Order: sequence, then structure tokens, then C-alpha cells
Amino acid sequence: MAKVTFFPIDITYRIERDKPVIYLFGRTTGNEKICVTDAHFEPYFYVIPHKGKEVEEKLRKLKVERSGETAEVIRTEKVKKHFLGRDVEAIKVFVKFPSDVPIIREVIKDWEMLEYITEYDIRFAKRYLIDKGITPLVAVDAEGEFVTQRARVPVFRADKIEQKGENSLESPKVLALDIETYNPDGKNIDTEKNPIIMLSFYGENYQKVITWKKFKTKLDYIEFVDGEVDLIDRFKTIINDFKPDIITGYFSDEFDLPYIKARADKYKVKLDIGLDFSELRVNKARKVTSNITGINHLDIYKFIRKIVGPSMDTYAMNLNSVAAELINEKKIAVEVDSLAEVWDTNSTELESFCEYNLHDSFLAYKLTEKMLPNIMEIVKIVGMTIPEIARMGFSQLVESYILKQAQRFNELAPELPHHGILAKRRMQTYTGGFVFEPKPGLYKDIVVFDYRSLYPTIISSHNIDPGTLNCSCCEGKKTAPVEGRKKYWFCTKKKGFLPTLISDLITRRMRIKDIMKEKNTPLMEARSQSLKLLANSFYGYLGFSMARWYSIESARSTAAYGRYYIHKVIDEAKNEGFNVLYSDTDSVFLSLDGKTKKEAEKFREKINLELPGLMELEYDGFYPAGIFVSAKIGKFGAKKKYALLSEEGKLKIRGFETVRRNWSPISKEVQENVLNIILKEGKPEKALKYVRGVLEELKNNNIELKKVIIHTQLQKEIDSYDAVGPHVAIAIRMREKGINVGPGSRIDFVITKNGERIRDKAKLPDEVSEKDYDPEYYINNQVVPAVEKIFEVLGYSKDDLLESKAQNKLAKFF
DNA sequence: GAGCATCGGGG
DNA sequence: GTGTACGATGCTC
Repeated sequence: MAKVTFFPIDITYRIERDKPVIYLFGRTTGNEKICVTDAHFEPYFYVIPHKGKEVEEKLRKLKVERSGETAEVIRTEKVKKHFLGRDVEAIKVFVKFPSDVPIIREVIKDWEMLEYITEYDIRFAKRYLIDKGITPLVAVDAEGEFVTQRARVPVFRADKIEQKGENSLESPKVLALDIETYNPDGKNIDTEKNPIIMLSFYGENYQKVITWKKFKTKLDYIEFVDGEVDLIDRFKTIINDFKPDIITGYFSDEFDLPYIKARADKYKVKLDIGLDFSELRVNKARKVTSNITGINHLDIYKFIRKIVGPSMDTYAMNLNSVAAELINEKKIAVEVDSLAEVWDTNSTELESFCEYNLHDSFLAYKLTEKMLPNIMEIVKIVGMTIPEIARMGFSQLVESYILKQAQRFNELAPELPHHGILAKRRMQTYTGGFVFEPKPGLYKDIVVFDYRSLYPTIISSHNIDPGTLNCSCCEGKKTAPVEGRKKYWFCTKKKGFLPTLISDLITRRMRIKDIMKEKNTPLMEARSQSLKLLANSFYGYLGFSMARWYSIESARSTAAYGRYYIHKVIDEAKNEGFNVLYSDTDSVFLSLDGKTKKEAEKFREKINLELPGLMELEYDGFYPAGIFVSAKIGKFGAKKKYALLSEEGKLKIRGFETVRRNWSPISKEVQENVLNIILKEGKPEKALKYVRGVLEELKNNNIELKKVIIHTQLQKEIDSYDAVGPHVAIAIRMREKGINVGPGSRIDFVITKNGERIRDKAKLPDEVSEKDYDPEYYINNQVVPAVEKIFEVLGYSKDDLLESKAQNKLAKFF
């Protein structure tokens, strides 16, 4: 009997000699690739029978004929389980093949003797990982022997398999790829007509570009082949020789790999790059995914868009913008629209396209390298594989985590909702966080407090869970502060399953934070972030229609408690004589109004004494000055619009229009300067003078041209715009000049004096000279709107900015 | 303003 | 694959 220790990377199963066999692909602690098989795992699901009914007998006799095959129950077992807050006697029903499970469940779903059928909808491979307590990337010990079997890596047949300890794979081998395709007619992608003309790879100490038109070059990484078929062939051999754990690309799930697959199919080339010689699988369900057995295909775009995207500055998620922001790198600037022509004319320019092609792989590699610590931490917490982490939504991450823990806590999972239930759930809504409408004004000495992990700590502290909801033992006790007639309460005697999990996540993160105070490592940072991400997703999960542990009552109660606790701070702060300026969901802004920071701190401590469980109000920061603007938007309450000055003298601007990218530099500059003069120096009259000065300069055309350039990104095809705004008009002219513009193109323009409509006045920056811009436009549509709201707060109207009559309306603020 | 449709990324 | 898949934004009525 031999032993191996390995890090699992990918998992699948297949049917062999009449039974399902689990395949775990990974890398051994000796750094060799390996495939470990396990034939000792049986498919099963659970039923909960009604009390007093004997159903095991009937189940055991069950045989279902389906297209010539027989699905049958092999055996049953009585098991004690927890299910949504109660103890149940369930029956574990074993069948022969995984595919028999849905067949059997379909037949018994209407049996009246059954109360509930569940866990028939958990994928077999996932079931295996859960039941064996195996987490991908964490070391697994296997006992068994190496066997001879057709595969690209050694195969080890395991008789015993166990995961103990936390030792995990540290640096998986990553190979990035990117293709260029022949595309003569613009944007349309046609995998049938247009060949792949370049293919690049980038890995550690490895760079390669394959192409099939020869030209003179000194670049040693370029390799010439005879045609597209040979290129595809090299694609296969390079992957096979490099032996990556992860293949990565930017949008490769939906472009590069499907394209390669489509071309291979056309030539009837088998893309059998799977470690078991299976082919690259392109799944065209709703969202395309591309998978290779044994190798993790990670589309780094998907992960970035989902996890990092929302907090990024860039709006566009294309490779250029994302690389610029995350790794401070850009794509190589070549005119990709001309590639087809360059290809046809056999030009030596092809070399620069090869460099471009390689560089895109390099960017995908670097982005993956940067994101990998976070991805791997999430894998280790929720137990899904790397490609799954990248593709799944937040709620599915939560669910994977809960399913994994359900096994440990002997909890039965509810079934996935079916069509009718789903439709009903989608109709249900609930109220979110509270937003305090600020009284417009300029304020001094602002203290900001916020609840640390508000929703997770509420769920934990109030035991919010579908299984503790409206329990009979606590009826008549305290209910959640939900508006309306519905009464929700949660058991105070027995801790719920989800609150148990979330408490554990919060305390784990607190422990890591404590250690980080001593020694901060990127790994701990990644772990802390992942735990926070997961804990914060529970609240949304409870209200997510697809969730197994869906509970709109729990989601509503959580939000209601959130509003209750933030109101508590607001009310008590007012009672203590603080001036409450603003509040949003979990944070409160107070102005000291003569009180000291110490008194504010005392107030915070007092609140904390009254909070249950893990809930805590934290000190977020102190700001010497701040300005709040009211802008009520419909029924959704006050808009989040304010600017704060930190003690270090930095401005924190939220919600003011010009922080958006499509304004001219001059309006951004003026807005920032105005806020600085008002907040830092406390001199609104000086700010007013300053603005009037700028307006005067604008009027005399003394402002530099580069400060009046506006840039906007084209969001769709030029011809599909109905409303021709200035940037669209410019795009049309750029096209007429032969410049290729399309969705995503950045359009720079200046508004000039000549013309009637704004779109006629718009000109390309190099078409105009320094003094051509239209002062009126920049005054009325750019600079004044950027600062108008700020001055309104101080009692100045738009006219005050434009006209030079000085009125001292500021006295009341100082 | 609600309800439906379409992008997004990629060459 | 023992199932199913998004979410933000723009456009129309």
C-alpha cells in the first residue's frame, strides 16, 4: 500500500465498470502532477417521512425503468438530522448512479407518506468534497496504489482518502493565453469565417507567440508554423508540456477558448488537452464557460469584474482600463482594426502585433498573479474550485460555504426552489438601510462612527435564521422592529445554524485582525478580506430567490434591526447634545458643537455597553470640516452627497457630479479648489472670489485648451444612437476621417463658439486652437454647475457667482 | 416611472 | 455534470 499527499485542484467523476469513480486532479507535495481516483463513494439523497409512516420498505422495492435502464434504490439508512431548527428522523436513500437520483426523486415526489425530499440536487463531485471534508488546494493524504491507466499524469487509485491539517498549495503553475483573429469587417466576430492568426502564452520564464505568416524578426519568442491547424496543434502541445495548474486569460471563458474550440471543430482536430484526454468543453448555457478536466481554467476578467470591479475607479472593465488601475500597465497601442489588412499584405508590421499579442497574455498573467492570493483564500473558505469562484455570484459563494458547514453540524439542506416558488419569491421585497437627509451646510469638527459589520453582527446577535423564526417556545416575546402588521421573532433558547456560522466568521476575522496588528502579511490581509466578503454576503443571501436557506422574513428583520440600531445612535446622540449631520445604513456623522472628542468617545462607549453580542460601534474618523448638500431623489431619500476634510488635509468627496470622469478638467479643478478653500481655510468669500476670477479668465479665453477637453466613452455603435450628443457627433466625424471608433472608444472633444447646437459646436482637440473654446458653455454648463450646489449651501445663488455684487451672506456660518 | 431588452468582455 | 445561473443601464410606452 502506497501513500501520497497532494493538493487537489480539479474534481470530476465518471462511470467505470458499473459504478461512479471520483477523479481528483492535483499536484503532489513533491511537485508532480497527479490524478487520484476513489471508487468508494455512493450517490444518495434524503427523505423526511411523515411521522408514523414506514416508508423504507416501499423505497427499497422501488425500480424505475427509464430508456432501457433501471434506476433503483440500493439500500436505505435511518439518520437523525437537524432541519431548519427541528430534529428529524430522515432516511438516507442510496442509489447506484448519480443520474438515478433525479429519476427516483421525480417518481417519489408525490408520495403522500413523504414530508420532504432533499439533497437530491447537489452535484456528485460537490457531494464528495463535502462528505469527505475536502477543500480544494488543501493537502489530502491518500492510501492506495499507482495503477496503469491512460492519462496525461500518473494515476493513483485510493482506498483511503483524508484531509487533515491546513497545509495548502502555495504557488500553482499559471499559464496565460491570448489569441488574435483575422477580422476584416470590423467588430463582428465570426468563428466560422475568420481564422486565428496569432496565439500567445505567458508563464514564469516562458513567453511564446505562434503565428502562421512568416516575416523577418529578431524576437526569439515568435514561432512560425504552416497554418492554423498547426497553430492549434501547438496550442495542445504547449499546454501539455508546460503542465499548468491554472490556465488564465482575459474573457477567455467566452472568447479565446470557445474560438479555439470552434476552429478546432471546423478542422475536426480533437482538443483533448484534459488530463484524462477529454476535450476542452465549451458550455453555451446562458453564460459561456470553458473547462478543461484536471486544469483550472480561470477567466480573470470574471473574478475582477465581480469582486474588485464595484470598488474600482474605472467604469469600463476592459483589459486596458483594468490593467492600468490594478497593475499600472497598459495594452500596447496598436491599431487592432488594421490587423486584417496588415496580415493580408504580409507587412513587417506583423511583428508589432505579435508583441501586442504577447503583452495581452502578460497582462492576464500579472492580473492573475495579483488576484490569486484572494482567490485562493476564498477557495479555502467556501470549498469551491478556482474556476467556480470566478464564475459564481456572492450568494452562491455563501451557499457553498453553508453546504460545507451543514455536514459538520448535521444539518439537512433545503432543496433548491422550483419554478413556482421561485416566481413567488421574486415578487417579495423588503426595505433596506436608513439614509438620514442632511441639513445642507458647512460644519466643523465632525466625528464619524460606524457599526463594524452591521448586518452580520445583527444576524449573529439576534439569532436571525429561518430555523429560529417564530418558534413556538418564544411566542409573545420581543419581535423584530419590522414595520407593518407582520410579527417576526427569533428563538432566544437555541442558537440557529446560520447565526452560528456567521458568528464563527466574525470571530475568526477578529482574531486575524488582532494578529495583523502585530504582524501584517498579504496572506492575512487576503484572508481577512475573504471572511468579510463572505459574512457581508449573508444578508443578501437571505433575500436571494435562488437560495436554499432563503428567508425573506430574516432578511426583512435584519434590515429592520439595522435601521433600529442606527436610529438608536442618532436619537441618543441628539439627546446628549450632539448635532447629527448625516447617516447612511451603518454610519453616523456628528458635529461636536463645542463638545470634545473625548465626550464623543464616551458616548460611543456608552452605546457599546447597550449593544448585544458581537455588535460594536466603531470610531471611523475625525474631520475638521465638512460640507453637506441635500438632494432628495424621489422616494429613495437623500442622495449621498458630501465632502469632508481629513486631519491630514485630504478631501473626501462623495456624490458630487464632477467626481465623474466625463467633465472637463477645469470644472474638476475649480470644484476641488473651492472645497479646499472653504473646508481648509474656512473662507467662503475667498472661494467666491476665486470662482469669479476663473469665470473671468474663461470669458477672456485665457484658460489652457487641455483644461477644457471633455472626454466621454462611446457606449455603443455610432449608428445605434438616436440622440446625437456632442460625443456622438464627434465620433461620426472621426469615422469620416477614417479613424475607427466603436463601443468603448474614448472620445475627446472641445465645445467651440461656432455653431447652433452643442453637437455642432463640438470639435476634436486638434482641430481647434487655444482661444477657440466657447466661454459661455464652459461657464454655464461646466464650471458653474460644478460648484453651484456648494455655494447654495453657503447662501449664494448661481447669480451671485456670475454677477459681481458682493453680499456677505456667510456671517451666519461663522 | 415601470417594464422590457441589451450589453458586458473579446478582434 | 444529482441544479441553475447575473446585474447594471438604456430605451420604450
